[in-house]
Amino acid sequence: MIVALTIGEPDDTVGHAEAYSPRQRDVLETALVLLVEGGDKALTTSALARAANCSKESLYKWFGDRDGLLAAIVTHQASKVREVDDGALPRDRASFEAALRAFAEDLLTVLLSDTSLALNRLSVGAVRGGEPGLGTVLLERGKRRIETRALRLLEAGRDIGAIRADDLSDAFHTLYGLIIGDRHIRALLGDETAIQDVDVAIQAQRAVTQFLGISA
Amino acid sequence: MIVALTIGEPDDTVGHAEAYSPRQRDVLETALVLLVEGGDKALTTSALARAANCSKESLYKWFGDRDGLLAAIVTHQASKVREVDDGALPRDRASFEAALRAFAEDLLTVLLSDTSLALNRLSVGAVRGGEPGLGTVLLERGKRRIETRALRLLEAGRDIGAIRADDLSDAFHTLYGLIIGDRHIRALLGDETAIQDVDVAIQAQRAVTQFLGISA
DNA sequence: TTGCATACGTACCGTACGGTACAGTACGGC
DNA sequence: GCCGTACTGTACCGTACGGTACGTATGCAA
Repeated sequence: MIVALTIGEPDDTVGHAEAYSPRQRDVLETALVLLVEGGDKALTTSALARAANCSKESLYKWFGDRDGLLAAIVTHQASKVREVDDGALPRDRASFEAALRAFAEDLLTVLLSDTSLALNRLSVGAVRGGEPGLGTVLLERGKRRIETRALRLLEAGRDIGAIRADDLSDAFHTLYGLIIGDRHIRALLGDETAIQDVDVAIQAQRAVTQFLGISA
Repeated sequence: MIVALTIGEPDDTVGHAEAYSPRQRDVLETALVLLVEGGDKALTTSALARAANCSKESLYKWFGDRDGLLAAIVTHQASKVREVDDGALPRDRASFEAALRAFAEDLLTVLLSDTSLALNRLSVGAVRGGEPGLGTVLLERGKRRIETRALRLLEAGRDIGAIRADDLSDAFHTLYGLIIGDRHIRALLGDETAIQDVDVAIQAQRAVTQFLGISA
């Protein structure tokens, strides 16, 4: 499989020098729509060409092959998730807790959004026994960013003494679990209630309280 | 998630008059192997017929169509799950904690097993925008079982005063999150480290300790 | 033996999709 | 006016897969 642009660089040197052209971004956006509403199988090259008013030849010219197209969709979506804020790391307990709450709400909102679910379904389905393929792209481009944001936050929390954490990775693992629980996998499997029956603010608050209870 | 708390020979499952014949179970087992090592795309009807030394015609006679075959694989795997009849619910704090630990270890072991991962990938990939399809089967046949086991356990723990839980569902959500964290989704996406870097016993112990710390 | 059922193996059909080729069109530079 | 470039739209090819049909072998019952 060919990953069209920017191989294995770590990663987000700003700029993304070779982002996609506006026209290409339009096409990728259309592809995302098809993916969300029809899943993997609905995203055929012909269907995309028709829906995006472009030719199949252009698709292959731009993205190489279908796998390249899928990878492009993932990286494109990830590129939209700009590093949020992070200018100001929390300097006291209260702001740390607030930052945790904001993170938790973001995480819940993103992971349960239909686009995220569609992309995760796509990537998960693309994992064959041996080769990770798309999954790696999603992990690197999507999950890692979230994780580093959280880790920086947790580190700040430790530094100001708000939490006690010998291993930040463990702390992240705990925090993540408390926030998401089994909602993500249930949503991925098509359980609508996993998405509907969640009050993001309440859920986030609960998770943060529990987390601080453990780690304080 | 496919949950095989303990895997035994079939199939103490009551009801379900439509158990499969030994021959059919052989075929389903072969299908599972194909699925584990090659993913969705490797499981073609021709490949399965070849690998299982049966005819495609038999496949269609037994399972209807390909979707029926996939559903049969899922239900077959679920049928191997034997309800761990903890006939003996814990009656004191120590045995309750031990039961929680056993549950946590089972959950980790199962969710990160290659067969469970393969079936989850299959089911997740089969979810289209509207229709859950296989996902529902997996949720009903797999996840519900383990959830009820956990709920019974948690209820017992509450009754003996080991935990304080006004909402058992919330407690389960918390417990699940503490045990699994982000390992399941990472494993589903093909991150090998999510499986390799886990000491089940330690991880389970940690989760239980944290859980009791929150809920005690 | 005959008759019937089950299932194997193979050949086959229809279709849908990935990928390519090609003819035609818009546009910008010179 | 002319050329090169980039794109669209459509037609096409090869193939792989889901699903079907058929001929044959094996086993069983009367």
